[in-house]
Amino acid sequence: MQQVEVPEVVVLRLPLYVRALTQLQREGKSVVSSQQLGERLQMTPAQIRKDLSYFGRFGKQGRGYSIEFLLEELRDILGLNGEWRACLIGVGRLGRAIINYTGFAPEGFTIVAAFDSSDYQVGASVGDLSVQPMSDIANVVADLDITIGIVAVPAAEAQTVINRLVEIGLKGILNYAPVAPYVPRGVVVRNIDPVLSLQSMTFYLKNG
Amino acid sequence: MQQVEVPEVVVLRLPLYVRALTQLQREGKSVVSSQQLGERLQMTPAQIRKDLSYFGRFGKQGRGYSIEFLLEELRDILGLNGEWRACLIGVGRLGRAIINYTGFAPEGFTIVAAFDSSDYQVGASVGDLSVQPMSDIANVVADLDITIGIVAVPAAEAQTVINRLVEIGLKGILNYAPVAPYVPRGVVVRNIDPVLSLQSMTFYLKNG
DNA sequence: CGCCATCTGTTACGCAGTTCACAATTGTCA
DNA sequence: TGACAATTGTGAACTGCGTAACAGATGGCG
Repeated sequence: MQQVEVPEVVVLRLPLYVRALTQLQREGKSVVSSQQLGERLQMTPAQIRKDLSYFGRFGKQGRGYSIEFLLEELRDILGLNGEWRACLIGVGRLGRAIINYTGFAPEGFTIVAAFDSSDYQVGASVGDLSVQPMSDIANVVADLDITIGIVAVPAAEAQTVINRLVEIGLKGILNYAPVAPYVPRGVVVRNIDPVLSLQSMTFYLKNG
Repeated sequence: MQQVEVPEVVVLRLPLYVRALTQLQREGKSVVSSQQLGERLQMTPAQIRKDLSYFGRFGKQGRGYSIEFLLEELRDILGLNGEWRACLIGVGRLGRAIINYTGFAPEGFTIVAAFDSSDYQVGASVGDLSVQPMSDIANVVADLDITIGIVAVPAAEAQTVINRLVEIGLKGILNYAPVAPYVPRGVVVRNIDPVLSLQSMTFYLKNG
């Protein structure tokens, strides 16, 4: 294992395992089998075992997996033990909601700076951050050791902003703008796009 | 075609085509080839042609696709020509942000009611809606012809709320709570979960 | 009017990811 | 201690999606 490249679909599932295991732990359990985990997550035990086998041998035959141990391993594999520092670009309605969202911090993701290109927004207070001009972003990102950019600008500006983020060396981008941005190899983009989700949902609502 | 079940991955891509075609149309183009569309969307022309062929023969050999025609067909296939009425459950910070999000309405998705189980919230004004008690949801959904439920309650309550939504007959659920809910066959769920996105992103930031 | 360049729709192929199935290991209980 | 029940890890088989390739259609142009 780990000789072969890990498929991206597998990586996408790991956080689901982390979440389920965390919940099991809170319920006081200490061991879980791939069978039980599969029931929670609606997937086959074989898939869980196969996924985990890309990274090592974490279970015990006849017993299952130690929740505490597996959780620690997975968090380590995903890099969830440190703190990740992010900046937000675009402090319109959506951007403000993202800054005030309380779900990031407990998972180790902290938004430590906010930017906007509009003079009108620069200087404003959002949450406990003061909005800074885009022209300062390179320095701020370097100074504050920021590695992730969260994009909440209008669709028309998104690609330009993302180009700039790539240029100043950010390697991870969480994009809320309704576009499928182009980024060079080596940069990881995740798109949050509820409208796309709804538009594929309606296919099934209309038919089946 | 359409004898064979359409793969879900294909359905997930259709809204991307709609978006790209809409943009091309705004740019004044009237015809596009799978080649050109593929360049925009970073996919192979073959995949686009294959996807479309599940639904019909929309192109002209030697020419390409009429943007106007293809757009109309795709919007029809996805059911995007009518208006879809949704209700929101949970009017905390996140829920309020969702109601105020301006990206839904232009695409034909309208939030026409808001619910919360807390007496503290019921009666409050959010956007131009008045928050209603969960106990009224069955009647309101029926009266207003609502087909989609948008869930923005805390993780611990999400499954209970979703069970209730299924019970009263909603067939589409857009879930913002950080859980992977169980729903019976025939109900379509889409999860919006930025934390999961970040947690899989960090795998590549840490390694790659 | 016929040739050529273009581009679709579809069939065939290949590969990646999922599931299967079983040998190997572990703990339990009589 | 020995037999058994549980469960992992993994090679092999299978499945389904993506890509390639080509026959057939279309319009342009000399």
